[in-house]
Amino acid sequence: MSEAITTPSNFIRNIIDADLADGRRTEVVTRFPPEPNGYLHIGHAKSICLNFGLAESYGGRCHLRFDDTNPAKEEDEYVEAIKRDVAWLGFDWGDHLYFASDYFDQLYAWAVQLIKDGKAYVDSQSAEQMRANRGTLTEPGVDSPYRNRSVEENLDLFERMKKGEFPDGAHILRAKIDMASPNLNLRDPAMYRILHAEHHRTGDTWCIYPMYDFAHGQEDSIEGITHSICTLEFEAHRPLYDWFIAQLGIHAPQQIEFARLNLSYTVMSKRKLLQLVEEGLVSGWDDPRMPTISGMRRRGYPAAAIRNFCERIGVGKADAWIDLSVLEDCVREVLNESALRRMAVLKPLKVTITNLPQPEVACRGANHPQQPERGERELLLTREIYVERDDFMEDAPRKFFRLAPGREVRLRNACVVRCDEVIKDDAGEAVELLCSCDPETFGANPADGRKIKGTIHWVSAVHGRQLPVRIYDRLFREENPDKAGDFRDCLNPESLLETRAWVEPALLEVAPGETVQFERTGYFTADAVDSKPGAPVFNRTATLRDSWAKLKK
RNA sequence: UGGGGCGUCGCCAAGCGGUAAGGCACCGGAUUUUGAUUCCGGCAUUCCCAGGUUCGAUUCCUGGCGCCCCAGCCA
Repeated sequence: MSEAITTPSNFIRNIIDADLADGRRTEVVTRFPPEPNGYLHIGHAKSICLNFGLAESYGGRCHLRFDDTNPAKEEDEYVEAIKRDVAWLGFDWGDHLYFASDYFDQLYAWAVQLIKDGKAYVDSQSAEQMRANRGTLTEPGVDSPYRNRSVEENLDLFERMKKGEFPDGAHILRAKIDMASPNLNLRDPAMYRILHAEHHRTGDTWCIYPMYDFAHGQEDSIEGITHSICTLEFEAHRPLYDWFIAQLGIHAPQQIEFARLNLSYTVMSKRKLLQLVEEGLVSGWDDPRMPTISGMRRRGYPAAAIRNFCERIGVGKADAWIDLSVLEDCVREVLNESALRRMAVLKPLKVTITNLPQPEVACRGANHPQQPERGERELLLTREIYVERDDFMEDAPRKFFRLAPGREVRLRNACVVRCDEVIKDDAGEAVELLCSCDPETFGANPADGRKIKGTIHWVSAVHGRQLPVRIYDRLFREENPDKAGDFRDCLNPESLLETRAWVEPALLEVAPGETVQFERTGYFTADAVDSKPGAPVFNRTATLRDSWAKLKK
C-alpha cells in the first residue's frame, strides 16, 4: 500500500470543507497580498504557503496582489524582490498578478457612490481633532462638526481633493457609520486621504489615495476571492470590510484570520528589519542572518525546507512562538539528502605523518555515503595535513574519541594514525602533531581487531587550499528580542565570524548557491554574490547535530 | 471599567460527546570510516481553573483566571 501524503488538518481547511460541502462556495480562490514596502520574511512564507497551498489542494487559484495604497513607503525594488521570492519558494500565480493601484478608478467610483448614498462625508478636522473626538476604549467618540455636510458639498469637496486643490491633511473622506461603536474601527474610519506623493506605478495621476481599510476588502471582491486569509490583528476590521461590501452590494469574500508566526531569536516586523538594513547592522535585506526569504536563500536554506517548515508549524489562532530548532531541523532534513560530502578544516592544526609509505597516497571518498550512485572523488593523503584543532586534546577524558598523546584515530577516507609527539610553541600551545600511520588500515580495519572509536576529517597541506568562510549564528541572543527594550541591544556580537578554512580541492568547484556538507562540521553554501569561478566563498548554512558538544556540558 | 480573539506535554499541534495523533526538543539503546544520518524505545490517567449537563466532556453550559489585538490621515 502506498503511503498517503496527508496535509495536516487545520481550522481553515475545516471552514473551507464546510463551505464547499454546503454549497456556500463552489471554488477556492485565495490571494497573497503583500505591501511592497520591504522584503518578504519567513512569516510571509507561512502566509504564502498557506494561501498557495490551499488553492493548490482545492484545485483553485491564488493571486499575487500588491497592496500599494501608500505611495510614501512603496517601491518597485520591493515588488521585484517579492515576485522573485514567491517564485523561488515554488509558487506560481500564473496570470493572476494584480495591484491595488489597478483598482484606483473603481475605488474612487465606489467612494463617490457612498457619498451619494449619504454613507460617507468629507471631514475637515485636523488629525489631532479627529483623534481627540474618536473617544477612547471606554468612552464613545464625538461626531465631527462636518459630519452632516450635504451630499452636494461632499461631492464637490471630494472632487476638489482629487483635483489637487488642497494640501495634504486639509480634508479627509470618512465613512459615516457610528462614532459610538464599541469597535473603534467603526467610528467613522478614514477612506481617502490627500497625499501629494509620487506613486511607484501611477506616478502623479493621483493625489488622494484609499486607506487600506477602504481598499482591501473591495480588492478581494473584485478578484472574486472566496477565502480572504489574513492575520489576527485584522479581526476587528472584519465588520468594517463587511460593511463596505454590504453598502456597495458586491461579491463578499470570507475573511479568516490566523496567528502570525513568531520565531525565537529573531524579529519579524518589517519596520525592525528595515532598521537593521538602514543602520548597517546587517549587510542588506539578503544578509544570511536575516529572517528574510532572500537572506535564507543566500544562507543556503532550500525552498523545500521552508515549505516543510510552514507545513510543520501548523495554522491556528493561538499566539505561537516557534523554536528556531524546528526550522533548523527542516533545513538539515533536506540538506542531509541533497548535499555532497566534502572535507574542510576550519581551525587547522598541522599533523605530520612520519611514516607515510609514499609522498602521497591516493584515497577515495564517497560523495554521499548513503547514496553510492553519486560516486566518489579522489583524495591525496600527504605527509603533512591539517586536522581540526578541536580534534586534539592534550589531556583528554576517557570518552574523547579523537587525537591525544598516544591515542589512535581514523583519518576519514584514509588510514589510522597514532599521535606520537606534540610540538608546542613558547606559550605551550600545540602547533604540530607527529603521528605514525598504520599502512594496513587504508580501506580496512586494523588486522589485529582493535577498535578505532573516532574518525576525524583532514585536508592535505599540499593539495588543499584556503578559502574564505563565514560562520553565521543567530542574529540575536534573546529568545524574544522585542521584549528586551531596544531590540538592537540584544544583537549577537558573534552572529558572524569571518575566517578561512583549509579545503579539499573538490571544494574549489562548488557553484554559487550550491550547498555541500563539510563532514562532521555542517552544511556550507557557496555565496551567490561573493563567490568567483574557482574561488567560492562559503556561508555556513547550518551545523550538524553535535552530541559530543552536548556531552561536554 | 468598551470591543474582538485565544488558552491541549518545554515549543508547535490534531481532536468537533466515547475514553489524549504527530513534529521539534529532551532521555535511553542499536548500527556507523561523519560523536552525522538511520533505526528502535521512553516522554500529558490528562486537556487554564471551578461548578453544571450527561452513562460518559478536552469536546456542551455557567462562572472565574490568564494572555494577545484595537484609540495611524500605516498595512
